[in-house]
Amino acid sequence: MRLSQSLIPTLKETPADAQIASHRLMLRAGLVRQMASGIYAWLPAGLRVLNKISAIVREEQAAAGAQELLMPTIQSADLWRESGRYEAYGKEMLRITDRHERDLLYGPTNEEMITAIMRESVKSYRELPQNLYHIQWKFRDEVRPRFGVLRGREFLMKDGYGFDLDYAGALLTYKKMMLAYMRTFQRIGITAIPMRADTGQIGGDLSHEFHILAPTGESGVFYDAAFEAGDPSAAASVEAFYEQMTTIYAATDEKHDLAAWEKIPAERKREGRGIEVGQIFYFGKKYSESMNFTVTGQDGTKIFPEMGSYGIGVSRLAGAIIEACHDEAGIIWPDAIAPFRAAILNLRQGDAATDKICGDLHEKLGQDCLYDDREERAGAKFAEADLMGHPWQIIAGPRGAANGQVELKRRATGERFELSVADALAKVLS
RNA sequence: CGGGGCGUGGCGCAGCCUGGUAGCGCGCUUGUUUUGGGUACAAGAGGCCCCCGGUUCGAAUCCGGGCGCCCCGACCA
Repeated sequence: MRLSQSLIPTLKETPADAQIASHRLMLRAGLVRQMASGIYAWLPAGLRVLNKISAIVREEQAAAGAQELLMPTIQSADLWRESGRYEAYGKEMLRITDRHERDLLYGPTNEEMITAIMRESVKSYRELPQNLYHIQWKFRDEVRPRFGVLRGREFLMKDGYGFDLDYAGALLTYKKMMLAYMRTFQRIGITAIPMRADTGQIGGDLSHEFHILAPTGESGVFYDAAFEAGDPSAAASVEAFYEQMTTIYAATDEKHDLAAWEKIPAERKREGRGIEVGQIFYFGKKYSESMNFTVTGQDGTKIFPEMGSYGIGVSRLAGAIIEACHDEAGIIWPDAIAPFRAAILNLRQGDAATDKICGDLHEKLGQDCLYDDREERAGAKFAEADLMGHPWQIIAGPRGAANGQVELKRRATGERFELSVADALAKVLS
């Protein structure tokens, strides 16, 4: 993409409304714009981040055997009356009335809907287990939206729902999802730690939250350094991985257990701040029973499937990653989810040799690079590239162009390399 | 939902107390200049001063009501 023709409205100054780093940087880097309290438009670069996160989520969900579907944002109140949550959910649910005075709502989650869909079509034990998810916008009318997309009212969430015939099956699904989640976060390029959690509004009795470590996180987290050694991509088996994840100590300040904490050797104790980016629940027959979803078992008896739900805050992750990955100059995107893998900085627009090098690079790198072809000074281009946080900056100017050299800068480390165009390209693509 | 604060060109702010020509910096446009870390100079464009009502000869400014947004707390992916 050519920056001169892109809607990436960066800001030199910080909007007064933005208090925390990720919010400031998302506005300054031209990723989002606020449209109302807790409601954001995702501009082209911001959307690219959401899409890259979503793509990784999809791959890992598929690998774990989950199927993607897409449910609507607007739901009928009747569904929620079945489970009893229409009354129970309270003011966080955005309630809407249509022209015929029918009660609708903008979905804050989809347990009722997915259960209704399954109830209609799945009749036999032979058709289970199944695990379904979608990536869809949710709305929760937070009393106090804040921190930009970290606590918006409208947010993009991956929410998945597991249906199993018995507890053992549901527990296995739960374990698979934990592994899939840890792999997802690992691929995104952040450290996430699963912690025992309360089940809150969704209900149920087994739940973990996934927190990523960031100094500005909302909750205090305590964990055993043994977590840092765990590599989900190398897990021997789902069971072994789950065993490992649930025996090592980790807790948020709310659930912190001093007695257990004291048993950890001092050199392995880690304390920090965390941002919750995902949560998984097992809640058994809560919805299958309240909504009367049964399948016929092998012996002809009715079985209420055992359920769980599995969420990842996709839009929140975008903000949370910035909280974890930035410096004074701007964002430092992990390679996997940067809006653009590389930026090409043309330091002398109009210089034939420089233009040629940049044009060729742009063509070879394709859509995943941003070509800064504006009539701007070098300093401005450097500053904006740092702000936007591209993992790589390919810096081309007349100085190096004369002998076919460019400078390659790694945003995360600040390292710079003087390389031939071909070598720079190879390094960026490796 | 309790407490606090703020709404003035795109962004950041001053002006309001003490009513009288709407201002500054950045950004934007044009020209010159500069050319590897947000260059300098010059000339421009751009405002229902959040909305409604009141007081007044006169309101960005004073008074009343509304709306919007932010921060702290309780609550939450």
